[in-house]
Amino acid sequence: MQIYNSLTRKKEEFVPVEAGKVHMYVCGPTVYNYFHIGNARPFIIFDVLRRYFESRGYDVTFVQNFTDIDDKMIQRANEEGITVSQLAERFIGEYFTDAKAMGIRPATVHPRATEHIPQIIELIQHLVDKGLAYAVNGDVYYRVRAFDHYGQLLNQSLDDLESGARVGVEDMKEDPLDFALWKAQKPGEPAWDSPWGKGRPGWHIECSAMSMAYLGETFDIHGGGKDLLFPHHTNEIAQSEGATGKPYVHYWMHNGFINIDNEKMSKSKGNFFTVRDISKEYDLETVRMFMLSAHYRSPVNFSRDLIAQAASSLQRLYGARDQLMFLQGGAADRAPNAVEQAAMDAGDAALAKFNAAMDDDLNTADAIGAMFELVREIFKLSPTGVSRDAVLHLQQRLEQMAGVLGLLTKQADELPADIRAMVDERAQARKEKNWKRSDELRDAITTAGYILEDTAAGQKVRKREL
RNA sequence: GGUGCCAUAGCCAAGCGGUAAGGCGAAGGUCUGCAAAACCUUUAUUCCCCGGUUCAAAUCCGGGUGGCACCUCCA
Repeated sequence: MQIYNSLTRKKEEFVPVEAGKVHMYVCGPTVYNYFHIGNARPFIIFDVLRRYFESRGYDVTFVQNFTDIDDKMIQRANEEGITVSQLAERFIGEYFTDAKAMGIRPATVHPRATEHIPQIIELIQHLVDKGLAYAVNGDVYYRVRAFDHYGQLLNQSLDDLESGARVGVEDMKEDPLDFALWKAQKPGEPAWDSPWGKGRPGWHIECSAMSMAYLGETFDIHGGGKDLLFPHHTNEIAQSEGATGKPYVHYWMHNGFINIDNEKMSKSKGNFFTVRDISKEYDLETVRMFMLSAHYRSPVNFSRDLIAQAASSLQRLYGARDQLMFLQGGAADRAPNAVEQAAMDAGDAALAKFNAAMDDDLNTADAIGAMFELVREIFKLSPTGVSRDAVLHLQQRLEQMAGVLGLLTKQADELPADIRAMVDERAQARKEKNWKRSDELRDAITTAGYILEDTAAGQKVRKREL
């Protein structure tokens, strides 16, 4: 598999540290609010990456943190009149609600910063001991100039960074670029004991401490949004490699932004949509479909119209899934004929194309194209008397692709009795050519959230998923 | 000032040197009591513009034009 590595700015062949295993870390949310659609992109992308590795037989350890202590957490908790940990508890719960609705599986581990204070302190102490960090008045800063290749991820020299750096108010720092590893307690803030007095960890250090705690000092993949390149990931490298003297991460992956009207969506601009808001209007699987329909490194615009397009596309996928179940009902236990064999071969070709696309730096857009090529073969099969082997063959391919992308997650349940009764009554009405009654029943069934279609083999009913 | 990214049909979007995937939408046809779904056909002789390299360029190089991002909390 080829992966675009932000560190080298090239696609590279993926070679795991440990054969057969993948260790990956993705920066999770700061749990002070519902997460927005921009946050959702990396969650979905890396969930797909994880699923793909698993489908290729890798044993994946996937770590995604919760940042549960920082300025925004403290501010929000104060506004709400609750403790920081109560706030965290609430929005961690909300994270899982939204994530589940988007088909994002829980990570192997979801570590929280506040539960790893000893590891964080140990790491900071190590940096201080090595002369890479220094304490001032209860704060501890990283001495950026003491680390050889600071800024490699950004492709910027220290001096270039310096010229762009804002003149800090924190003049206790030796250099404007130095960043906080530990912040001394201010009145009313939660704090933990440390060798430098009471305080709390800075943002960057938690990811270094927690990733290495669960994945080792050198691991395979670290992901996040492009805006994390600097300073967050740049600082993580400085902290981790400064402490261990070893390479921290082999492959850095960064997803592009979600834009609104071609402008970056961000908390500071206020032009963002939370996933929770969108869920009131659209099924969140549609959002997943939307995200995967473009390459993860490209910027994508978000709009109602685009979500609607994604919904239509997904509908076709569900139609194919349901068609396969329908075909099974009328399938024959015989060997595939020439036409069916051709469809099976085309299905295999589509799967091969799908895997090749995923192997090419997780090209989900191309992979979805392959999936639709399979869909076309499914719909071309004769509605009745088709070879069961052929149906099962295509079904297996579809399920495999859908499983990797995390799509088609809605179950097709048994029809409720009242719907069943209407369908049966309509069959009778149609037999009697009572079109009026027949149409009334179809309308009622539609209103109840089901899609009824007349086919050569009789009525076909399925739940409207989206 | 420094560092990058992007420009493909009405919309979205692959493509990474060998003669334009796929989806949405639209039009016509088939099937149907009607509808829906599906199937068939049509919808980019051309990939922002100008040069260059090559037998061959949407793809590589140079120069424009237009848009975006990072260097500051942010996925």
